[in-house]
Amino acid sequence: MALTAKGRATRQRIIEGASAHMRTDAPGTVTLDDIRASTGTSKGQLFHYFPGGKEEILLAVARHEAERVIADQRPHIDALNSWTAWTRWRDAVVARYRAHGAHCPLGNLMNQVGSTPGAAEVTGSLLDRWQLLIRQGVTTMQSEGLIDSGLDADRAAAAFIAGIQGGVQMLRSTGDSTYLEVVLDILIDHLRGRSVQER
Amino acid sequence: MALTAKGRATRQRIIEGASAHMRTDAPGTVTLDDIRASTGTSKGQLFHYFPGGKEEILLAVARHEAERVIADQRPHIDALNSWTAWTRWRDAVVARYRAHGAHCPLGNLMNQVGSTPGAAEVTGSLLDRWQLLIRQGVTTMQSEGLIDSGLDADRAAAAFIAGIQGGVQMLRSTGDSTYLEVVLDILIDHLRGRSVQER
DNA sequence: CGAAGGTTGGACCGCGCGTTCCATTCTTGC
DNA sequence: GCAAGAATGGAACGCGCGGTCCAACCTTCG
Repeated sequence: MALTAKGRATRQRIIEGASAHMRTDAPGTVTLDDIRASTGTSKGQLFHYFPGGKEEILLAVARHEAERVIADQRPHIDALNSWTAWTRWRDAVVARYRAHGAHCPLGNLMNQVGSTPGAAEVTGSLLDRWQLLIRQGVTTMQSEGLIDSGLDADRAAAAFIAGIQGGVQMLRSTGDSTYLEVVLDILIDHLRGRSVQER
Repeated sequence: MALTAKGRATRQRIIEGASAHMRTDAPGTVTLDDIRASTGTSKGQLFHYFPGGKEEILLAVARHEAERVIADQRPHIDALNSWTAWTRWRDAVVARYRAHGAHCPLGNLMNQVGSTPGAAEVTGSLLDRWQLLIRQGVTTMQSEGLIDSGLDADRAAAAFIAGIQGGVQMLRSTGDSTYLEVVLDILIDHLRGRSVQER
């Protein structure tokens, strides 16, 4: 008997409560007392369910957030098989990050965890999955003859990842979503094989 | 008599010593003792020259680093008036960040200062100057007929900023500079008005 | 029903680190 | 050369916060 139903529920409450706290107006640097307060738990429970302490909690929350990053792009990112699908996906990404405004929960978390192996694993895994989905969209378009088959799908997907990361970062620091929109538009037009102006 | 020559030298030593420390293998989160140790000063001096304490020091160092960001792109970024100039600039940017590897001193600093007004001022001012320089490069090329005059220089410059930020972030978290290279190549090709493959 | 063990609450500890303070030594201007 | 004030060193403080511990509950199962 290592974890009863009640225990599992509490553990989940901690993760989701902390996750919700990250969307608050002032997440800044989170303390265990913040988490305790926003989840209605005690220090004892925090360490009972996460023996690894703060880092283990933050990583669990980060994994939870990473799931949402991909989930929020569904269903569009799973079927990038037409130009309208790409546009809708672009809009979903922009909308997602505009909604969060200056708060990128995952970004905040990763800042606090620092550069531990666990942190690298979480970001790495997310970015890999993300890039793979985009890459699949590109190859799908290629197999249907909608994108020049000479285009390097890996490089294109890498550029999207970089562009999105940078666009979001600019949104975080300036509050302006234009950067994200512009870079996505240009990258999609690059897939189309022609410049924005010739649209 | 508010600051003698000796005093000015010490103040400068603090900034440059701390700046050097940020390029060390393990900057992580910097403490005042780190700065004290790597600058050969005492706590007294730190607060004597920076009454605002840690934040004031970090902001001064950040301003110092921000200067270097632009300086490291010189002279290329000042004369983006031919395609070879753009290529050389691209190479300079890639080389600069590859040299720093996973350590982006400025990024590290800004993480630690958090989101104070002073921090926003430093990043905002740097990004504005940076974007302006790129924008000037675009308009220069346009006035010489090397870039389609219908292209929106502001949007193009914004995309470069976002792309660079994202590329650097990917370099920081994966150690791979490909992201930065790819996104810069695509954006420059976008300026050329044709896709990479047709090169 | 009663023991075993999971669950909960909160008092307590220790330490890292920013900050303060003051005594001592150097500089400068008259 | 002598005050006034800047520069320097370092001891001491305080507190925020991660982590520990244990006593008191609740749940399960023989």
